[in-house]
Amino acid sequence: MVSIRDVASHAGVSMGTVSNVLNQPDLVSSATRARVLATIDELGFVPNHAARQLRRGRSRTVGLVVLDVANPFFTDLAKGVEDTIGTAGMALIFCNSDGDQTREDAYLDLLREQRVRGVLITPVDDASARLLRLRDRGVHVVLLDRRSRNADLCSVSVDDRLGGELAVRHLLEAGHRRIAFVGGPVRLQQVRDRHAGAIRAITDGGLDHDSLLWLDTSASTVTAGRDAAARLLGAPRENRATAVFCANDLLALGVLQELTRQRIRVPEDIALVGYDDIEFAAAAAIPLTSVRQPRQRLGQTAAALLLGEVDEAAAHRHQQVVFEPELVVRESSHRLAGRSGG
Amino acid sequence: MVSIRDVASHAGVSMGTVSNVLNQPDLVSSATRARVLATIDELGFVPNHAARQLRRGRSRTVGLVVLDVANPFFTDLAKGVEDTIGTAGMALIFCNSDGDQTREDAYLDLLREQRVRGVLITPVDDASARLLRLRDRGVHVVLLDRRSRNADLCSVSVDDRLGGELAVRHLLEAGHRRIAFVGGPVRLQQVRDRHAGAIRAITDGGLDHDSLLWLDTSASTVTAGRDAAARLLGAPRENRATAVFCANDLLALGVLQELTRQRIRVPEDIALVGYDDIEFAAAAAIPLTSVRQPRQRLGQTAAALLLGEVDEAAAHRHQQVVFEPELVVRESSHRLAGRSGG
DNA sequence: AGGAGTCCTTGACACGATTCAGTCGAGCGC
DNA sequence: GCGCTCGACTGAATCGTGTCAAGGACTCCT
Repeated sequence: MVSIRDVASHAGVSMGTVSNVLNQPDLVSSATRARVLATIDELGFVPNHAARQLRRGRSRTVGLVVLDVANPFFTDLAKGVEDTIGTAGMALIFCNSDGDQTREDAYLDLLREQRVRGVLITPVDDASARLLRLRDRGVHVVLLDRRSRNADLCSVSVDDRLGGELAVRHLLEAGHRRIAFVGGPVRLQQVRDRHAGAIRAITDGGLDHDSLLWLDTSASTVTAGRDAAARLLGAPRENRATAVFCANDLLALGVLQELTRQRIRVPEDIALVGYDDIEFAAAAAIPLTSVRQPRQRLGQTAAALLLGEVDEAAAHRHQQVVFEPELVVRESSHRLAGRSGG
Repeated sequence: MVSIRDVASHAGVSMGTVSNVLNQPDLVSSATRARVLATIDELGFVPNHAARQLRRGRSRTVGLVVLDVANPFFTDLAKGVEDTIGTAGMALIFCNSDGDQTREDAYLDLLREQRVRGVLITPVDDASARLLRLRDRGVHVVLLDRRSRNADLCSVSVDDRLGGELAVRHLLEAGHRRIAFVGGPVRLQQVRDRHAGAIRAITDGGLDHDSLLWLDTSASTVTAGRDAAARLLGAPRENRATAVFCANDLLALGVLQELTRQRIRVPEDIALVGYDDIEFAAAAAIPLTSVRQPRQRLGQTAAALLLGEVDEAAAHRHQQVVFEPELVVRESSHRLAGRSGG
């Protein structure tokens, strides 16, 4: 493996000069610079990142840990992060915890070993203590799609409670009185907040808590959605919910699939609202009403916050940025002329 | 930042002993080992990956470069890779070229700087020369979803030509005679192969090449699909294709959206076939006929091939693994009783 | 001519972990 | 008691780069 020493001897200069050509070209005369660059090209020299980072002490790398790579919400968010991080000349390590605490821990260890400058994370658990410890050890942490409780971390989130409220209020206005909430696992803050919003809409509407049935799911995936729908349809028809609000669009698409398979019409028999407004929501069998989040901006903002924190260092004050969600109404929840109020 | 030296002095042993505790615990007496481990925990020591790798010379990291993170095909594939790589105790750096040669180059440089053991890549261009050079410099390369031409690299792919053939033969059997192929950019091998398969089906069916109209797209995304559909509908109705075969499902979903928006019925007015059979294909407005690829197995196999190459080192013989695609027929291409043969 | 200033270049050290030859002491057989 | 082996540990060299004080060559000015 060719090193800076080989380049130096081959080009007839010292190692320091080669290093300067790479890092501070202005300090080197143009003739020398050209000769060194030619040698680098000829030998196929690529600087050793490990040595470089060891010497510099800190890396120009940032970690991103998401709950599910297969969820378009997170890939869109990742694109936003990547744009901002890349523009700043930093590199991104993209990690997928898959909602598993063990994997999250493993990746956080990996990122610490890599001495990343910062971590953008949607944590599996509300593990602020662990994240605080990470921060105390010099790793800047920004919470993504999760609000920091006590303002000791930067966070970028969307008002999930409001989102849940918008969704369920919309269903109430369409005349629904028995509504099911499909979401899980419960340990996810997002799920709990969206549920809390749904409850608020329910009680504001003068109904009892019990009018909202929570169908817990093991994950936020299409498959889990199908399972939940099957459970929903297990109930006798007269008690069955007439509307379903899902904590994300993957679940909603799964629910839609199972309902269709069992010949339940949407929205005639059961209305459906999702969350995230991923690209596929509009393209679904029945175009999906959903709560839209500014995904890419979320990622960009979080990355910008992290970069700010990295630069300002000491004088930094943590910020909580909260975006507002927006209800996008489509066919899956259309109000029907014939529906009675109960 | 706490280093191995701090741990050593704090625990009253030498640096070498601390290192042995971490890497060869058997060489250390259990009493010393316990004391060192306690100190590590107390000080919150995490080994510096850069120093470690600098010393060891080679990393335990593998790079994965895909064309589009937002495409579920690639995230499913990535999951397969991650499983296999993770099980082998290696780490994965996940990179998204976004179909952009410049970004791909930048990421390959990054990976070389990181001294990764190998790279799994779906290249933007048919850049075998550049990849060969990468391999010659000690980086193992496995082509993903792309067949190696001259057997000088391992590759894992699906028979795209067969896939294209299956799709178009199916449409021919349903009575279609004017078929459009939507796909792009042309530089992608996958697109060209699927098109070639389509052409083969066309000519085997006794039709002329010209019966297949190629609508080129700038990317393989939902948006690009919408644009292509708009162009398709620009043609006068009597010459217009009665069926569309898309080079991937995102394009097909885009086409479907635009057709629906313009009140063209699928499959009555225009039949539609996609490619990849992503999870959302079955959940589409009109469930999508698609060519299924074993995505996760593709990733697992490629990762296993790479691991094999890394281990065997010299005595390795490159392999070309080719999976067979499978046509999944759904509503979007159902044969209609009333359709005439031309 | 000599001093000051500018522009390039050099050479040695440091970063943190691994590795290996070598030290030390204990245990063993004779 | 001597020599030997063995296990446990030490200490220094090393990986490839960045940094910086110091030095060399050259020009300009008085």
